[in-house]
Amino acid sequence: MPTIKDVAEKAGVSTATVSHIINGTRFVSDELSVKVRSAIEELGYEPHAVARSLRGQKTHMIGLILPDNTNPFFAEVARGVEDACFTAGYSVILCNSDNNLEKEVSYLRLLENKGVDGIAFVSIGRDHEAVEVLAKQKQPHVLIDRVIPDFDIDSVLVDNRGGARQAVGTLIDLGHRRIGFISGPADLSSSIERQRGYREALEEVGLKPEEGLIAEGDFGLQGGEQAATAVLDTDRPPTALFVANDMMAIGALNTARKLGLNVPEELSLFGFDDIAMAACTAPALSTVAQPKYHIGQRTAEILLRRIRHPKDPIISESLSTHLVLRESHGRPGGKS
Amino acid sequence: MPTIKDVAEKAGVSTATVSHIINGTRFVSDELSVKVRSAIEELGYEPHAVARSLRGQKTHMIGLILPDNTNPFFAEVARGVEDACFTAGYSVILCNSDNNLEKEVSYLRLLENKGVDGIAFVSIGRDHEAVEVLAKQKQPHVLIDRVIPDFDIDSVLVDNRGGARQAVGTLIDLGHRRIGFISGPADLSSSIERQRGYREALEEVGLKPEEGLIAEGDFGLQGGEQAATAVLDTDRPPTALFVANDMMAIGALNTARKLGLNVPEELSLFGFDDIAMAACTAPALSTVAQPKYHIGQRTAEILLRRIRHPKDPIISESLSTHLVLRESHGRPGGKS
DNA sequence: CAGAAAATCGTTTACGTAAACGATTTTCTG
DNA sequence: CAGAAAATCGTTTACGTAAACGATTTTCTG
Repeated sequence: MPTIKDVAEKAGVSTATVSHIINGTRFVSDELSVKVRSAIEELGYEPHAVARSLRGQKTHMIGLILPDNTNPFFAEVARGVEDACFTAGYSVILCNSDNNLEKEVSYLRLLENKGVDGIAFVSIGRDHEAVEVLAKQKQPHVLIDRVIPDFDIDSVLVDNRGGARQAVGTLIDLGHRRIGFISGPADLSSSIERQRGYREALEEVGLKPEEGLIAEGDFGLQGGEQAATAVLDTDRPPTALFVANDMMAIGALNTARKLGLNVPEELSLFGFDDIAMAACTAPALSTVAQPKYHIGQRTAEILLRRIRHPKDPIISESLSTHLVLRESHGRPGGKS
Repeated sequence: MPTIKDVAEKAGVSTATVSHIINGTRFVSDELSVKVRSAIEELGYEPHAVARSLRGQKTHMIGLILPDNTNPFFAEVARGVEDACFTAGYSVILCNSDNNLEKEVSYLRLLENKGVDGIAFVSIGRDHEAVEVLAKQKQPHVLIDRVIPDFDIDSVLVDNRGGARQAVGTLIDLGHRRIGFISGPADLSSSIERQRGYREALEEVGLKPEEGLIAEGDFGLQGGEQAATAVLDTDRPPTALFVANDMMAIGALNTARKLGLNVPEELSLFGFDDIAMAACTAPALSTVAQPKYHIGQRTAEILLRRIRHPKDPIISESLSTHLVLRESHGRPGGKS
């Protein structure tokens, strides 16, 4: 690999002149410019990124910490982050935390140490320790899809409550009155917000959420199957079920099949997320679509802006969801 | 951030001594060791990774180039790479090439320029240009799941041919004689190998692949639906269909439903990959499972070994598949 | 045309670390 | 106990770049 020195020698100038030509940081006569440019060309010179990082104290890299890049939701978010970073000339270091606090903290440290210019992350966030580590770091952070109470930090959120209200509202408009709910883990803010949306939609039309129609899952397929069994395998099952994410909704679909409940004739089903799988089930799943890719994209944009403008006011951006109406919902009793 | 200088000053020693204690590169008396260690502790000093990279000419980072991290197969591979790298103290830069040659080449250059210690990638690989860029780079590469003819490079492959033979063999053993095939893009080596496995399995028992029962898709859902229509919507559809990946197999499932063909009674269906979605369809998809995570893991291990031992002989590792027998296959005519 | 101002570019240092090189002190050998 | 060997650790340089600082040459001004 040729260095700036080789270029300078070949062109018969100083390294400063080469550097200034590359970075456009001061005027250089046409004569030398031409010489230097052709020397660069001939040698195939490219500035050494590591040396630049050391000198400039910025690496043009960001860290992305996710629970699991295998989860379709996070995969899509990661894609949005990566695309936006590529466009802006930044690289992305991929980190899986497995919802493990220690791993998250260890990655936060590692990334700081690697000198990344910023960190985007989906935090475990329940614990104080991570927040303390965060508070000590001086590079910018953007929090994705989660809230850390009492902590000032840029964040990109989704209107989970509004999305849930829309879905449940749609079911109500179709004539459903007994609408069950399968929630996610009770300690995740997204989970809590979706439950709030469910309750508000019911209360808005004077309905009371019945506790017997509500169960908690773990956002996983089997958790969905089990929770759905608890709600559906009773004397008087609900006519509709709103499930806090698609994976669990697919589980509920399996449970309904096992119980001999036809979807949507005997049971309307709504999911949340709009993962690719939702379009492939039979019947195809109606759901609340999250702007997954867009979440990632905006996260990166906000992070990169924060890197340039550390003093700007904190941003908390909320993105809206939209309904994707497929085949798993209808009027109660299957009437049309 | 404290530097090695701050530590040296606080401990009253030279930076060399601090460096040697940290790296264990020469003997230091207990007296100074203790002083230095406590100075490190007090200051919360950690060596600056960028400076280390510049000095040591290695970054402890590797690049991972994939067509799309959103694709469940690649997501799982990426996860395997990331886990193995984390364990070994390496970071992973995520790069999506979108099956775009220019983007792949640009990422190869970028990564070299960033000084990554190695690159793992799923290559587009048809073109000569990428290979030339590769050949010029001096850091190690490992190729995932693809073959570049006439190019010596470490690679991790899957026994696509064997997997296909197993699946088709199973269908033959069940009594099927008219077995259709939906292939992937004809220019991908994995696609070609699966087709070879299909043909070989048939020929082994004296059957001839009928061209009318073979169609080409694009590894996507809709491509699968269309190809399946071509094969199934005829006077005499096959009793079984082997599809070169799960996404297309799910498409084929949709097509079968549209055509009123019951799976598995009237049509047996086998996919390839074993993506998560395969377990969620109705009926659940029987398929050839790829060791996706393991592919990633082995890729990282081979790459990291290559980084340590540049002169070792080239490795080409082939991983075996295994059948996952679910609900989408049975005897022809639905007999049991 | 002398002195100031402008134009142009080179010399040197710093980013933070690792390690070659070398210096000093202590211990050993006969 | 003198000289050599061993033990211990410090000084300095290099990794490759960006930019502060400064030097030199050219142009302008009155």
